[in-house]
Amino acid sequence: MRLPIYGPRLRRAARTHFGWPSLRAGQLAPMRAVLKRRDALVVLPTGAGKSAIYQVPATLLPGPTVVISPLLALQQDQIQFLNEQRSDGVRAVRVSSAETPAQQTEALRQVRDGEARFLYITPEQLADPDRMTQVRALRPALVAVDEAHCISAWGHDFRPDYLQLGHLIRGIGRPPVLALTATASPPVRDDIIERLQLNRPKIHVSGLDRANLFLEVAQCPDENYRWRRLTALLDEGERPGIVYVPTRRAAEELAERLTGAGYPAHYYHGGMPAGPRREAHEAFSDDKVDIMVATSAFGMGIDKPNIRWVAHVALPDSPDSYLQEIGRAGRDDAPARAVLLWRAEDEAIQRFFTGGSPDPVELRDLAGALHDGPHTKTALRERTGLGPRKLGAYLGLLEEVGAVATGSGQGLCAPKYAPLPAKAAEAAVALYERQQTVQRSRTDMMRAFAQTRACRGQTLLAYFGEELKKPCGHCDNCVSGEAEPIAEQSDGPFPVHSHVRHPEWGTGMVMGYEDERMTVLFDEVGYKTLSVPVVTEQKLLERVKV
DNA sequence: CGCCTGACTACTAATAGTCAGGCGGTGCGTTAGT
Repeated sequence: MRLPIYGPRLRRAARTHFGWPSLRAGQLAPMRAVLKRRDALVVLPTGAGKSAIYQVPATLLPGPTVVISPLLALQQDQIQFLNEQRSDGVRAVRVSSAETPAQQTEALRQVRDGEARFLYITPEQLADPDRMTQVRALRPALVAVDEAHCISAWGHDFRPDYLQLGHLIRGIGRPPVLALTATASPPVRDDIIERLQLNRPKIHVSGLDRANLFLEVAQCPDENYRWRRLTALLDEGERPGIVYVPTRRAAEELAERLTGAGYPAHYYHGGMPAGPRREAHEAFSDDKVDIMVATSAFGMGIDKPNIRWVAHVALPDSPDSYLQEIGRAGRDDAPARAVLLWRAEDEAIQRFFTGGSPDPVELRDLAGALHDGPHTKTALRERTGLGPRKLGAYLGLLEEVGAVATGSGQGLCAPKYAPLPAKAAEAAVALYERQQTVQRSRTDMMRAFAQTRACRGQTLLAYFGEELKKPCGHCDNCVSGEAEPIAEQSDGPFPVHSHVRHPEWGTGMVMGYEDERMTVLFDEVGYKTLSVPVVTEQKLLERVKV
């Protein structure tokens, strides 16, 4: 067995290149997987040293590491960190729209000549065939996909190149792949594994239950009440903290109102010009601003240990987003609060965001155009008159229903046995609607979490398929003693994570039990909560093998 | 789906109610013009 050798080598690399005296258990196991050239998926809260999991073993590999990362600002921070280590073994460069062509050439040269070990890049860059060829020529030894949940959260519409990552990685020679994320419920994990085409990945999940994070929820009948609850938090709570709101406008207005009321606050959202946006981020990082009112744009890349609370003046769109956002509080392990101030009306905006449906005629025309391909995306845009965003989303859908071939070649076309355009459009619409249904069920779960009288830690973790045997002891319902007693909750009729079938809803996976109810994620209709006695008596579910 | 806004009405003077319509998140990239 050569296995035990890896530990000391990794520890030595961590010490010499980064000055880290030790590694945590949650870090070491996936690092070993990387050195053994296995694919891996790591779910670990940010701040728990997630980046180290690829950075340390990368120094021991025979070739460069390509880091796929979604935000240029995030890449910049990581590169700066690596280059500050003053170790030749960890120099990092990147190619992006922020570099001139000359700088890009120079960056690639440094990787090729071994002067740099890390190449940071976005999926959009890799989607360019010329770029892909250049990166393949570097013969990367590892691909690290940072913030891998973006595949699920963004791939389907917002940033379609994320959906292509599996193909793109194959296009650069398919070295072993390490996917990293801070939150991923089992279906999101499956999505990541499938989309990245991970090969029997080692999966490491840790640190979902955060004992220092106190979970509180208040349903607010009106805005006045919500305002009072928020200011009460500001009066009691230490600083700094983040207030999440659903819209850009709300961010600006609430920041102004708070400032006027004697709580100096700044705002942050994706519609700000680059300059002020960066300044706001830096001011918060440097403790110059201690109340930040923000949309979900304020998130990835906030690696600040001392955030004392995260408040939501909104209902998040899913437990996934919620966990990700509250997870930014209390990374220093000191007590921190997660306060959800929601109104039933908040759901309206989520319904809007997950609304709409693709046009079958446009889809059919696009599918038809692919039959006399291959075409470039630009050519398809001219031909169909679709905007870049819509085209990307449509191509993603059509690809999933087998109507687009994204070979390693240059253009897009229909595969040999592609469905007829009308059939393809029909299937794509159905697929889209299924995705919307699943997303709506996530919002339903978020509301269920907000309304539950049971232990919130258990409820939240059950959604992620993690069983917490005892009440968490760090939520409002636990402390008030009002948490409904959870009797024999651990042993339901079907094991957690087992696959079941429902006569109407089809197949799904058991996510967890809470009191007399069980949560099942169905492939077609998303999350459903069922009564355990009813399921048992009426034999509603049957176990299926996968 | 619910909000805000502006236009319109009501009906008799200055203001209050109704209704239709627009709007709402996340970022890469490229490009046009300084």
